[in-house]
Amino acid sequence: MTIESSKNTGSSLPTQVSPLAELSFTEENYLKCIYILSQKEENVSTRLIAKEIDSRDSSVTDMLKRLSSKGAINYIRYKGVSLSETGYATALHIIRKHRLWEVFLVNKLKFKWDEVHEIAEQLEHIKSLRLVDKLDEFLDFPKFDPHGDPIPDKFGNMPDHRQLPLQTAPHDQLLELTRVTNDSPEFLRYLEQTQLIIGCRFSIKQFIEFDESYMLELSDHTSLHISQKVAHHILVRIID
Amino acid sequence: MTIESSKNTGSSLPTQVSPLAELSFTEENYLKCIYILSQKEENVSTRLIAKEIDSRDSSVTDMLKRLSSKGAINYIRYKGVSLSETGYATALHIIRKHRLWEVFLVNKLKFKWDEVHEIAEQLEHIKSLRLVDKLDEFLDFPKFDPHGDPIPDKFGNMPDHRQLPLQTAPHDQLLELTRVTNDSPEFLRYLEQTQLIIGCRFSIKQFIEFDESYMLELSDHTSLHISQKVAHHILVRIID
DNA sequence: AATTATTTTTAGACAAATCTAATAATTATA
DNA sequence: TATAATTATTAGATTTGTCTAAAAATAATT
Repeated sequence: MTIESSKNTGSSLPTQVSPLAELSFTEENYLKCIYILSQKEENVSTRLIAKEIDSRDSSVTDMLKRLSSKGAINYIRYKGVSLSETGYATALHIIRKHRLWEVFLVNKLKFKWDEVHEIAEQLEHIKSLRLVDKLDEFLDFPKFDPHGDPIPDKFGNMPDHRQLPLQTAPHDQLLELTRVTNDSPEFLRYLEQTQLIIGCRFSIKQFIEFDESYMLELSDHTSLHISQKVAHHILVRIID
Repeated sequence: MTIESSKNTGSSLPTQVSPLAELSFTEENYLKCIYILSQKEENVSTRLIAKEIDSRDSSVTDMLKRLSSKGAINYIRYKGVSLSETGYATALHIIRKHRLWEVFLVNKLKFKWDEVHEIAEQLEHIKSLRLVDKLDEFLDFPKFDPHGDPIPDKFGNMPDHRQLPLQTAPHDQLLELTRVTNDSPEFLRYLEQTQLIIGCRFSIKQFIEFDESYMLELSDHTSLHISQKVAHHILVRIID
């Protein structure tokens, strides 16, 4: 998952709009993808979607026409797309389901955080509004999933997270790791191995300009050196 | 669901065979359907499958060819079909998932027993062997689902149920309602309303030949009159 | 055994979701 | 601004799962 756009952060959304019920798995995946890409830029290009979905541009064009005809997106030929109000509500609902199921898999079934993404990709498409709300209640209304991704509530409100990318965080101040923005098992296993898990605390000691890597100091006073690539997938909260 | 064929009852199955992983939802539904119909007759006809799946005979023929080419069924033109060893293992695995999810929905999420079938129809297709086994463990290895249907264990063994259709049960003897073989919400709600729920006890007082209905006496000494149609969807265990 | 009725299969068509190859629009560059 | 490079769209084909209508096989009945 990627970072929620700042305009949505911790505020209530225009969402009393109900999610579309009659979409196929594939259509839902496209909407989710457009939602995620929309956080970086206003209008999403065909090409970008194709890369993310791992299909051909022409396939994407076909799908965009279909989603447009169903009113899920605003699509103008050659101009890219954005989500309509219903499309937005639908995407958010799928993301809500995905993240709730991840919490279930980790907290209840004792999966490890690097194992749940693939299964949640399937579970997120199960259709039943009551199921989602009952699951939410069963899990005690979690606000974040095992990777620190915020879980929208049933009205589409995102929890307040006050987090920022590691690169923009101040040095020599205590930070809490709140979120990782890459769900690949390889990345997550690496983090676990180095003790960089959600909730851990550390401070930035040095930025090495040559390779844009960082030297951190963990709460047990050991230091840790992380690459630019790793740093760019970490979000933190300043402890004050 | 329908009654498991007597030859399988409470015995270990030929199933160290692993379920087929690369099947579509539709293909899986066909296998489940063939499994259920196979309990009544050795070779299942195209026509019967079509009626159960609610599609046309020609569609079924097409699908049978496909499933045959994947080795899931034994199919001879004009002669009906039976499950192959892998097909059998696959069907059983789907049924295991369906019933485990039903237990989850009722026991953990507090759904009522008449609400879970539709959702479980979706959840049964989620693909992850580890998920199923972890769910099984989380639920404490249940042997029966909320409708009393037996849940095969990870090796395909059905639990011993020692149950028999109400029609063949002795009169004036204490019986326990162990299973209902119709999952429609209407039927289940009717049963609940009349206190006829899994685990309840009663004895048969009279069989009324005219309409093949039954007069029962519940454990609180009230009597209850049930139609032939209801009686035919109830299985019981003799309390001795 | 011949005819009728039923069941099953084939042939051909269609929608969803994808692809390749060719064309059109937009953007970047000389 | 003309040309090249990039991006997006169309046209036409393929696969899955379905359908209708027609033909073939099997079963039932006279």
